[in-house]
Amino acid sequence: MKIIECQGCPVRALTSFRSPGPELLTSIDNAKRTNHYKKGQVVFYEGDPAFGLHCINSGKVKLYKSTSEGKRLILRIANPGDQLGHLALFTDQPYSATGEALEDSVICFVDRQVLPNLMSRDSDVTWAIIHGLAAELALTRDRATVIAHSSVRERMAGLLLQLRTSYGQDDADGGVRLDIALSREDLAEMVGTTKESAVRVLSDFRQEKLIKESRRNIVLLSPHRLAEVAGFID
Amino acid sequence: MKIIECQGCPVRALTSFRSPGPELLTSIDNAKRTNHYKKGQVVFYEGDPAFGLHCINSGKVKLYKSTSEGKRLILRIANPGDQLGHLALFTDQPYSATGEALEDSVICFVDRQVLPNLMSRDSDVTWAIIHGLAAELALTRDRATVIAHSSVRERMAGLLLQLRTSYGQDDADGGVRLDIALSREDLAEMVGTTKESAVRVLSDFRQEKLIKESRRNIVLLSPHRLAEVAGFID
DNA sequence: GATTATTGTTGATCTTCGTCAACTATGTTT
DNA sequence: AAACATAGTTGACGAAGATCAACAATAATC
Repeated sequence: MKIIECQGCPVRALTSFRSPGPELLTSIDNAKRTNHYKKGQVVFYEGDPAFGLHCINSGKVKLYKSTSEGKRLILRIANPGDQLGHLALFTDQPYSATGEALEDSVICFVDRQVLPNLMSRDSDVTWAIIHGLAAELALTRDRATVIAHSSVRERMAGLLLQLRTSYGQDDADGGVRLDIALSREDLAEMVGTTKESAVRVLSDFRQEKLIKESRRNIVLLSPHRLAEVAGFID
Repeated sequence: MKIIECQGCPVRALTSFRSPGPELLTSIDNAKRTNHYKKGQVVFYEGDPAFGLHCINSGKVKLYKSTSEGKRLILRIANPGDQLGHLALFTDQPYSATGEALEDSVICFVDRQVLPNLMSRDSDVTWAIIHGLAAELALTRDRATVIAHSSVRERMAGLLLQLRTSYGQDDADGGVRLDIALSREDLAEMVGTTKESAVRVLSDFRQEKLIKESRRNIVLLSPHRLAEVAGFID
């Protein structure tokens, strides 16, 4: 199976490998495999040992933790250019979460061996990694606080607005279409509730004309009012 | 006011400044102030711009986020040797949480200016920082998951066990004393609930002989049964 | 197109928790 | 010691949400 070379990779500019020159990029290529995953396939399992970095070329991966009773919290959705596995590598622990393809995806796997050399020879790589970890920590702290103290209704409104920044497409009739296919269960797991509660809240939103649905997408009809519901305003 | 010099600092071995030599340590000293805080004093406020790193010499600092309605989630308790502020510095954002002295504390403030030089001249500093960020991210992900899907009772049992690893002192009569003074409100904010619920759960634990209280400390009478309550066993 | 999975929806019910309010205990201050 | 503040406790109540169960709608498969 042929690998996708870093050199011409269109999403490399979004990764922590944006700065290295041709020589270092080749060293990455030599420690790399390119894998194809179908929707629903697991890229790595929580608890498994980590041997490298997963670099998303195309598709989307949901990253989640499971409790002993099988309840899940989706920590984030990784998009093309996002990298997964830093945390396990730098703490020398097994994966702390499971990565599962949300759509058919192409993902490069880079052996951890190359990282120390890469980081010592190009400090921009190091900075990008630090920045990424810090930013994700900030977001995760926020999520924990919100989950602890806001209602499902508020959290769901907040989630929709957050999805807007990554997947929002201006729609014909003034709304904003969320260009990502998420099941009710996915949405539930993103706000930390059950499928049923997610259904009910979204059904409320629909009745209140805050959203509508077309095909497999949610369309935000009034981001402003959603922001009020989320508690971002007032 | 005299500063505490890094050279002889007894807690430096616990910080990300454990590896630098005398020369670099002096450069830190030159960008440093040593501050004294009384219990309850705020070291930095969520939302304020960050100009450097807070390095705890003695005492304890609780780090928390507040919601718009004034509810708090204590993210962690920082002990001597812990450093606060990395996140704000590396994301170039204001503080994402408030730091408040839980006891009278001595805390050195290091200007951010020295960090780039320090990190480029001693890669161990960089690694220590990365490791610290990754470890905290792992913990925070876990907290978010637990808050989303476990009951207050389970979370409180888990918290007590977690406190044991940092503050547990074997007690005369076979119990484990938690050598830290936390109010009901603190405990509540650590598990993400209200003072009243925390009181009730702890009162249950007392009746079930899982804990007892002596002076301002909680004593764990049966860590094993607490682990069952927390869902760590079974 | 019929059959079978999967996903979405709704209702009924029960548990957990947050909220409000009163009250007690324990220190602190003057 | 009296007065006051702070922290802890308990009860009553209601709202939010989890759970269980049945069923509808949609998609996938043969």
